[in-house]
Amino acid sequence: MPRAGLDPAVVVSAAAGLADEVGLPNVTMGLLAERLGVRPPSLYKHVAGQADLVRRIAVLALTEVGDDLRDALQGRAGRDALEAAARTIRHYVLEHPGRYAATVRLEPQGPDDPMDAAGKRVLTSLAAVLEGYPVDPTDTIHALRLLRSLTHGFAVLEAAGGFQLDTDVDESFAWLVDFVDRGLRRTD
Amino acid sequence: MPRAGLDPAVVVSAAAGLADEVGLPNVTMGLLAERLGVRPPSLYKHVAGQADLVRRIAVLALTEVGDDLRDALQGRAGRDALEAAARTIRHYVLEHPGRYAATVRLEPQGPDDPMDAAGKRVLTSLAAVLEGYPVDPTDTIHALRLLRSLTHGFAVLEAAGGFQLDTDVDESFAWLVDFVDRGLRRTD
DNA sequence: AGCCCAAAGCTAACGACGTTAGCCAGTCGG
DNA sequence: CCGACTGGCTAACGTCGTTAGCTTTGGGCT
Repeated sequence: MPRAGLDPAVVVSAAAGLADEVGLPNVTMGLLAERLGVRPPSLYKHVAGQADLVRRIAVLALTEVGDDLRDALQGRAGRDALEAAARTIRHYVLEHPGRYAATVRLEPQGPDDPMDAAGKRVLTSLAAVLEGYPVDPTDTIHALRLLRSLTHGFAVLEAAGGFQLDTDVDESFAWLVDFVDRGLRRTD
Repeated sequence: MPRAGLDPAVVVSAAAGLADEVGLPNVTMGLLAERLGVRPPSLYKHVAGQADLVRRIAVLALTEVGDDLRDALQGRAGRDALEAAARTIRHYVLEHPGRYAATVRLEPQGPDDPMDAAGKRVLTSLAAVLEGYPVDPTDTIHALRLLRSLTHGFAVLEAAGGFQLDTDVDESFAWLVDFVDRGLRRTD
């Protein structure tokens, strides 16, 4: 029996790809094993179980989104940055629905949770977007929650097909960005 | 063997309660049967299976939210209505996380889908909120998507414990309502 | 070069769960 | 009072996640 040369990273990466293809709930240990040319029990040499697997996919997704955001925000500020950030997140969710679905779950558990770190990086990027607006420091946390709620809600609804098709979603997206931009620009 | 007096409504109601208690993913046919004093196969006399069950829970949830919204919006308009609607949805999700989780799933399927009807009632209420604002008719759809995305995203993040505890979530909620209210009031 | 043992794969098996088939009793209309 | 429909049951199967325990590989140390 030849070695397959697996390690946690390879397994998680394959699982993430599979999740995007068939949907997170359909990522079964058997299917993943088959994809990797291995028998299901062998996977347990690399991940602790299905829960652990999903958690690792979530970390991967948050890390990737964080990277994408960092790239997208380079040299941008204000409305430009807001639009870029929103577009980046929306694009990622549409492109990687399975990965993103893994992040919609679990409360942070341990104190030194690797998911926390990845999540914080995303938050940092969103906070950077707010730098370009006259937001009172005490309101920053609220504005951050606005951005998170809105991007998350929009992405989930679009990915789940929750919007009727009558009107273009792109148009709504642009409208929403504009709405937030205007609201954040006001100083009173 | 005495009759248990079940019917679809009783089964779905019990399942919804169970979902709120133990979380939707943990609503197993066995657990639900036990709760109803019955053996698992008996449930299939009333619902077609687990997928059907979740779908019916979703319809129940949308119907209840629709009712709550209708009540909450009685005699209110403008900012008052907006705040009432947002509070109603937020309250429902916190009170019935399992039921709400059932609605976060897939695209309407059949043409005469009972879920569509229930969903439309909710949308109608949200549209009524917008009546009190100077929103251009062509922008109504966008504003509706704003409300849906924001309420949904906020509710999910709060229910999932996605917000850090440093700052009060109630405060952020009030800030968000205010933000949307101001944005919708402007006419240009 | 050759040994050795940790790691990585395997088979077998178990328990939980959803679901189907088929049987039997309780109830209700005629 | 009878019969048939209905709602409950037991038995059984397939899938899935997971554990136990065996085998083999291959890298590192002598």
